[in-house]
This record gives sequence, structure tokens and C-alpha cells, in this order.
Amino acid sequence: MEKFIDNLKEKLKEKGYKLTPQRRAVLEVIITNEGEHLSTEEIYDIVKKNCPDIGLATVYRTIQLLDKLDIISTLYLDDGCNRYEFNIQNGEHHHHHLICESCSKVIEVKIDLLEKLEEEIQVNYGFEILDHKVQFYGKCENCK
Amino acid sequence: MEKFIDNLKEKLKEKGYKLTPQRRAVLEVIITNEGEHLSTEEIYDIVKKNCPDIGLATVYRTIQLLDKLDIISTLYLDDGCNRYEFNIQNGEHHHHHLICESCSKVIEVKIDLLEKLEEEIQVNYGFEILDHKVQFYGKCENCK
DNA sequence: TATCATTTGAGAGACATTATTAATTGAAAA
DNA sequence: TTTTCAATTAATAATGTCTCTCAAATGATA
Repeated sequence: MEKFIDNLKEKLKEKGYKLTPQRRAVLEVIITNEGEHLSTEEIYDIVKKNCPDIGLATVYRTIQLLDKLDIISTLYLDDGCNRYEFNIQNGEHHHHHLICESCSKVIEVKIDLLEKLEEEIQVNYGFEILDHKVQFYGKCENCK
Repeated sequence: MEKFIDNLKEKLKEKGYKLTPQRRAVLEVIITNEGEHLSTEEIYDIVKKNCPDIGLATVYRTIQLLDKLDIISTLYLDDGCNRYEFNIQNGEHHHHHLICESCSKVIEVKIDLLEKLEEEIQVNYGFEILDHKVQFYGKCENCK
């Protein structure tokens, strides 16, 4: 955990931002709940246990900042709010998500396999790909 | 154009819905502005030119319906609202989108090339894939 | 035309998110 | 350590997107 906080502090300093207890607390919640795909409101509720005076707007601001610094990333799952996840390996492409249309479970896919498609796109469209987000919709093992 | 309206009428009737002037007008706007990725508010503004008394709620309702009938589909581009596009070939997987991080332009990619990845996912995760959405982020030809 | 379920428009309401502002804080300099 | 000052904060108001409610209007069928 401490190394992630150090990384946060370093990245903040690089851009002229400060490491505050609120920012630290928000990142700790996201890391502790890795794989949960928490929304801002959910993060707020958990953070308040350790940090009772934190404001909701601060959580929103912090999440925007963490996203900008590539420490977390945003998922768009169309359930009425944005959700976030911690980026373990920075600089790499994001993994894919399987979204079950029956139970709404979100499963993470570790395999990438988009190199060929990305190469074709770069050649045919003159578009330089820096990142991607991929969602597959269907039925999970339990709901099939 | 008329064949799309006929298709709409047929699909509506199948499910017990009616073809109203408002629904027709909304679909016409989406088709006429194909490739524009309009938001609901934008569709509303355009529709009002031909259909001045239409209410915003009706546009929202119609768009939900068209999405449910697979006539249009929703894009999540993270600019504060949902955007929609007409599905030319129904039943097929959605095409991919290239989103330029400099100028925010959205480019459509006609090639699919996800078969291999989808097959691996179905085998390794026991997940039945019915559809996918793919966004690539980067720099377009002009912004590179 | 009469019937009736569906659809509509208008406005209120719900919700996530952002802006505002005065007070507080972190960290570099004195 | 204290001072300084921009960055940050909490609280709250404001915004924007989208949904709900309900009486009135409409489309399809008989």
C-alpha cells in the first residue's frame, strides 16, 4: 500500500499538487476495494469511516485528479453513475470487461489480443492509438 | 429513407407500439444526421424545426424505444451525455470508434477483427458474448 | 364515428456532478 | 519555528441530464 501512496505523492508533486489526507484516504479506499468498480458515492461512504469530515465534492475532485494522473481509470457501465478502478500497471492498456446482461456482474478479462486490430487501424485510418476500452455484453456462466 | 420508416413501423407493430409523427420525426433526424453522434438535446433541437410542439420527454422516450428495438445504439463517450447512432445493419456487432484526445472527433471503424478474442473469452471465461463496444483513444491524422 | 389503450406535452422531480466561496491547510522560505 | 501564500477544503448552491406524473390528445381498430 505504502508504495502506491509514495507513487501518488510523486506524481502529484510532479504536477504541482499536494498530498492531502483526503487524497490519500480516497486512493486507499480504491486500492483496498480493488475489483469492486466503486462509484463516487460508494467511495464517499467508505472514506467517511476513516475521514468523517470529508465532503462529497472533494471525493469528486480527487477522483478526477487520480484519473488525470492515470492512477485510476473510469468505466462507463451505463448504470447511472461512473465507476472507477485502480490501474495496477500504469502505462499499459486497460483490460477488457465482460458485462452480464442478466445479473449486471462485471468480470475483468486479462488477455488483450488487440494488437492486430490496432495495427490495422493505425495503418488504414492514420490514427495513433494510445489506449482502448472494450466492453463485451452477454451472459455470464451462471446466467446462461 | 422510406424503407427505414417502414422497418420502424413493422418493429413497433410487432411489439404493440404505434408509429406516431413524433417517433417518425426523431428517427428521421437521426438518419439524416448519420455519423454525427447526436445527443438527445441536439436531436430535440433539430426535431423541433419540423415538429415544434414535441416535448423533450418524448424525445427521451423515443430514443429509449429505438435503442430497445435495436434501431439505434448508445455511445458512451464521456462528454456528459449519451449519444446515439443509427444501426445500418441490424443484428450485427457494433462497429468501433476512434476518439481523438485532442480535437474530440469521433471516427467510425468498419473492420471488426474481434472473432479470435471473443472465442478465447467464451472458452476461458464461460461467458457468452452477444455484443461488444470498443473505443480507441489517441490522436487523429490531423492532431498527430 | 365510437372506443380505448397508447402516447403525448408540460412541468415537477430525482439524481449525479460541478461551481462558488470563505475558511483551512501543506510545505517552502524566512 | 514561524511566516507566508497558493493550493485545498467543506458546505452548499447551482447545473445539467434524464425520468416521472398525469390530464389531455391521438392512433388503430371495430
